[in-house]
Amino acid sequence: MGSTAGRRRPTIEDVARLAGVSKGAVSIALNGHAGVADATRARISEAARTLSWRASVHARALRASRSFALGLFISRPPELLAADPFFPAFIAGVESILASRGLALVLQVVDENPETEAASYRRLAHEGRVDGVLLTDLRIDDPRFAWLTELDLPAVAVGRPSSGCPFPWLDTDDREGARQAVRHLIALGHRRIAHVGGAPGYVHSATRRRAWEDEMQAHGLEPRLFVEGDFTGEGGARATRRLLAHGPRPTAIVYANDLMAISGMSAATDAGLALPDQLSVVGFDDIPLAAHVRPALTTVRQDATDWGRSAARSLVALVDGEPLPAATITPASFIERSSTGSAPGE
Amino acid sequence: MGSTAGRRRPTIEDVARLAGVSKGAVSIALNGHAGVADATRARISEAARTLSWRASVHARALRASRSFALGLFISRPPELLAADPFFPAFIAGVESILASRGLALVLQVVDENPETEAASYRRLAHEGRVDGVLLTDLRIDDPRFAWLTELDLPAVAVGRPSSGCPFPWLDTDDREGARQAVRHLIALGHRRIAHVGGAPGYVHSATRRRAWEDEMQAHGLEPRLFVEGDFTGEGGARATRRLLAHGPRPTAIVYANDLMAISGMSAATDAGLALPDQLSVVGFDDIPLAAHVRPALTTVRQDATDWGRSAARSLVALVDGEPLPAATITPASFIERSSTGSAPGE
DNA sequence: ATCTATCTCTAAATCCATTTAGTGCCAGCC
DNA sequence: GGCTGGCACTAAATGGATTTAGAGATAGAT
Repeated sequence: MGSTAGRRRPTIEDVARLAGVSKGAVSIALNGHAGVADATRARISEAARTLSWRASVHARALRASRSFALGLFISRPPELLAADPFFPAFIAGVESILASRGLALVLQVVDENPETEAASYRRLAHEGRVDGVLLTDLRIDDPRFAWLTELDLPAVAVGRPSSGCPFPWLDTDDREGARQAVRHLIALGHRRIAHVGGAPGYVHSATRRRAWEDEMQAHGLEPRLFVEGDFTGEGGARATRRLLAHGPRPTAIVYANDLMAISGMSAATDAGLALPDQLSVVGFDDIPLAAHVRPALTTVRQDATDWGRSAARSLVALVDGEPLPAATITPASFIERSSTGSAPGE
Repeated sequence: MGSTAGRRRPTIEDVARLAGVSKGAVSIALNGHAGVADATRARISEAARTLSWRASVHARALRASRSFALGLFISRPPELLAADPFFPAFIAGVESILASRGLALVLQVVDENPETEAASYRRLAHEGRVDGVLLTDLRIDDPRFAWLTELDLPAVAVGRPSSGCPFPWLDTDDREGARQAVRHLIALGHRRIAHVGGAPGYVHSATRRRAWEDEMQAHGLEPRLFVEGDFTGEGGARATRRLLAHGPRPTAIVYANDLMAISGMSAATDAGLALPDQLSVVGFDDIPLAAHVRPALTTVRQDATDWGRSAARSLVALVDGEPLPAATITPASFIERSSTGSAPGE
């Protein structure tokens, strides 16, 4: 092995020496500020390239009182995380923005204990690890709003907060897609359309439920067949069994996510129902498997990568004190596959 | 609104002033070094608590020439990421170790272009963002080994590298689980057992294929029915159609991951086969949906969270110059569900 | 020729915590 | 009493980059 001890990262001092100028000149030249002759600037650039020097983030951070890093907290039970395409796509979008600006993404996985969750935020803020954070998986009356305000840490919320959000937020328009799904079922002749909701307490659970309710009522139907779910496969199956147990049975079920929907299809099959002839099913998310199960799942797709980009852009602007960009979010889109069909005749 | 300008993070100077001592004393006291009277130490702790002071990572990093952060690079096409429970679980495990030591996890999503991938590593290393990195999704003749050696950045590889890996690695024992799956099929009377491989170039694709080959040969069977896959649903379906198109058809298929397996089951169903009577299917990963599709998928589970913990522990030790802990990895376990059954009579 | 303005660059201060060298002080010892 | 040792603490150096005040040189103006 060996080489570990030998090398030392070059400093701005080394570059200055090689270029025959002072440290200050190097800084000015490489940051594009005015005040160095073109020839000198070229010489400095060359020296920096030769040494493959890059300014230490920590020195810059110390000087600038900035971290050049943004934080993303994930607080979900592992199973939900594993089955949801949201985070990978979202993070990919966030990174595409951060990378181009030399910012890093600090990921923090916290358990759902509010005690330790608050402590995590506090630690990152007090240590100065991040300049701001992205808030996902918004909860109803989200306690994080208060914590972050208290900590004076800039944040951008992803979603439509239930109430009094002190931070800018990204209106991820998933209502229209969800309503379109219900409309689609109604057009197919369904009247008893049930909804299996997501885990309670989350804003997006409430939003999806509301979209179902609103669209039902808009067509003069009572949104009565509701069962609370939890976004897990087991929860989806259980909710489905409950809906199918007592009459009047629904002829269609709209689930708050695909995992519950696919598990629900299995539960319905187990109960002897033929899909989609006797029961239509709609999911939410469009996970990679949605198109590959049988029947292929009709669902609503959200462009999480796009959200990630927009959220990152907003947070960067917020941290830099620039005006927030007008976020243009790709709305959720309805995807018809084969798990939905005409309502069975009475 | 408003308070942003008002507050300033307290510094060690503030704590020192409040406690009536010098900065040095505060540092010594709060880092648990000997050299301050107990009474003074208590006074200092109290002052720090009052101001809710935490040492700035950047100042510490600058002084110590350490970042107190580790890096994780993800370079996968989004679809593969979204359908794989590996990363969420792995990251959760990593975090559980890092959190307790005050280390942060810097996530970097890079596209698969080797040019930009190398540049990403270079940037993080030169800027001093991280003290070391975790290498996942090992590739055959992984180019990252050379880059990181060149950059002098400590690393730990997760998996069993194909060759000349200059870094410590974690032997994630998935062979036994995979062989057990094949053995299970053979015990059920299957002889024509096919394998749909993962994306070529990855070490784990090769490992799983090898496990299938070895176990087949150990029972005097020719491992001939192989089709290369790509870990995607579409790829799994395509490979399955190919296997079922020409005789002699396999009576069982072992897939390199669950996504391909579930898509394969759909393809088989589409082709008119009854599962598991006419075709047995085994997956790999145990995604949350595996138990909830029909037939429920027989598969092999790996404890990615456990890997994450072990990998993080090893990397932390490596970075700290401590002896590497003996990694005791939970081996992959075979999970029998209903997608496998007795071989059909000839 | 002298003064001013401009340009190019340097020196030093700054960000904050840690560490090292060193200062006082008291106790214990011969 | 004077010397040594140890304890409790302080002052200053350090890490690496940015920024500010200012120096020196040159060109242009009067």
